[in-house]
Amino acid sequence: MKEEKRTALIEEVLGTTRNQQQEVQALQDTIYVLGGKWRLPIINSLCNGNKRFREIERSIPGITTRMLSRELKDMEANQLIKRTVIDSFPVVVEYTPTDYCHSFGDIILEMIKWGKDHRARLKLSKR
Amino acid sequence: MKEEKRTALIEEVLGTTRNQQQEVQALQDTIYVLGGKWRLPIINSLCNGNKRFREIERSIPGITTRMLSRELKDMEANQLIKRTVIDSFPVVVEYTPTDYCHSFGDIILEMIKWGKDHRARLKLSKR
DNA sequence: CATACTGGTATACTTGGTGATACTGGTTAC
DNA sequence: GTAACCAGTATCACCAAGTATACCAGTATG
Repeated sequence: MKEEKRTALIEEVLGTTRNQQQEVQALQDTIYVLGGKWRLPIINSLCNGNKRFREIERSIPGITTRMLSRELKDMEANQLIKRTVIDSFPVVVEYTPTDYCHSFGDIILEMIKWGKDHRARLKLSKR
Repeated sequence: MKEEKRTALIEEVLGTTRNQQQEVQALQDTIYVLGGKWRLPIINSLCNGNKRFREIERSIPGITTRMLSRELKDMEANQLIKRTVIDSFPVVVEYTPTDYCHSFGDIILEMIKWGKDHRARLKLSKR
């Protein structure tokens, strides 16, 4: 028996492999749910208190009306946000994050942190 | 002057808006660097100690040889990983993460956590 | 000898995410 | 009255990301 295969067997028996598989699964699930360029920025914007369509749109550089519309619809269908039509005059539409949506908070925080560090690194290396 | 515009102006003067803009920037930067389905799973696999091409391939469900090959090349060009050819007999190729690569650790951790919670939630709601 | 492994490359194909642009019907500010 | 705002929808088209499949030369296993 080859050394590699023995190692593999031992790992399987001890459960290391299974844990790893579980983690890759979890990671891929999350990536799937967060798929695309716009999900996280939209969630972030909502969590920052933006509620109105154009308000959200303005808060995300590069997004088009079309993409925002599509994503919001999709996210509403997936219980990530709530769409409320306020029967005032004129009618106002508000989007609010659900609790489920807030559960992405830590991921977003870490990604913002990474992005900021990244910028800092680039500035340093330019000097 | 409309109430909304006043609020916007006040926010801009006080800096809230600028901070938000900075954060969206950072977030979008990170999303860009991590772009695609495979980056994070590959980084995760490498950080878990997988070094060999087929080893990494096996550790990521669904990835094809082609995508792995492309991503590894790209990541090497971007200093995320190091490719080492070990001059043994037969020749062996090893991929190892750089420090830079390790800086994604926290993001990955949070995403794995989310994915696991997500599965747990689904199981609960099925009962 | 056959089979399966290693570290990939080559070719052909598809698809959906995204961009660009325009439009609607109503409201409000100047 | 006209210009700009609101909350979107419609249509067209592109292309990078991804899939599928086969292939290579070499090595180890039984």
